[in-house]
Amino acid sequence: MPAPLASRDAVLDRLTETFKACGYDGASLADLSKATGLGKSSLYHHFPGGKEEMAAAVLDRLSEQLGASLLAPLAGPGAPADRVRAMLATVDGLYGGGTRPCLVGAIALDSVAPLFRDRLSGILTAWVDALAATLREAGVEDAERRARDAVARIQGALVLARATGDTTGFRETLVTLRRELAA
Amino acid sequence: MPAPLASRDAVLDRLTETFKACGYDGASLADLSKATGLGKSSLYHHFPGGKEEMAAAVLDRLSEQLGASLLAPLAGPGAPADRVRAMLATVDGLYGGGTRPCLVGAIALDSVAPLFRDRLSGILTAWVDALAATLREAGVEDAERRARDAVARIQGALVLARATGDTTGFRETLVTLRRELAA
DNA sequence: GTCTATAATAGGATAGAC
DNA sequence: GTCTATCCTATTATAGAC
Repeated sequence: MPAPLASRDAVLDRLTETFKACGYDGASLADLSKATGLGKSSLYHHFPGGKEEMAAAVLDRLSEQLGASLLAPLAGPGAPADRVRAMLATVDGLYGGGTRPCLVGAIALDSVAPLFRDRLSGILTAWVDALAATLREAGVEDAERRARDAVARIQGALVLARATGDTTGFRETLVTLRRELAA
Repeated sequence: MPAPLASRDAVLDRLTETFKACGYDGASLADLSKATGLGKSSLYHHFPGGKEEMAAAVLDRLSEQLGASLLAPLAGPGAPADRVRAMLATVDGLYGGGTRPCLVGAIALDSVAPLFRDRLSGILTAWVDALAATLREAGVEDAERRARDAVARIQGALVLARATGDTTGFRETLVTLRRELAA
């Protein structure tokens, strides 16, 4: 049964976009309904827990996707520096060069952050840990701290891009990280 | 008439706290009413434009406050390295060592970001520009880029602190910036 | 300037037909 | 699985007394 899975994936794509653009509080069921093309009742059929379950599903899928697109390559074969470069290139694509908001950030700064703390924390710490392991393998000092710093820089650059409408800082950040981490 | 001014300031303090904790979309008039101790009608008396005017007023005041507490000292007398250190110490206090959310970030990642873009952008670019000027004065290379990077790191560290509940990264960030910028 | 009361609307959620 | 119709509450906002 590939059809229902693909369909659910398509629905989650649209939900993700809406939560990214509006945050959790800012995304109404009407917004989510319009974005998916499904009526409110259909959304409740797929997500009986309502908006909260939708956001949870979206975060859980994001966690899997990042595991495959960011973390696995970081752990995979190849020289550590190359893997870090690949991760940064993936980040560039994921965030559209700074034009696309970060779902984790959007939810983290919303009133419901406590509700999703485990998921948010899980995604970010998995990212930090995977990067730290690669840096350690490359013989970098203070790998853990550098990894935390790198993820924070990316998140912060996205905040600035969103606030100012200028993606210069985001692109600079990726260049800087490539230079500092994959030297 | 010092009383009314002080009172308005107290009201803005409470509104600020609420917007910081809940974001714009997540802060209802009931929340804002409870936080200020004023009835909804009283809030509308002070801010006829409703929630939007409250947020605008809060951001405008923040802009002034940061001008006095962050930017003026950066431009003021003393050695550039000392001024950068003072700025970082102020940042540590403003964000409670990573425990307090950033208003600019909270609004920037909300659905109403476009509405407040000029104000958000103004606050962040003023900060970046003031820091860049000080770094340039200290003979730092790429002052503009380093300043943007520093502000992004602070913002990102706050996102991580909020998402994970762990302020380690924020405190590390301030130490790192002190080392890299005020050497 | 602040309050109580109230309007008008949007939000989340459900029932039941198809 | 999806829809229309509906319910109930929260939310924004206003009116008018004090």
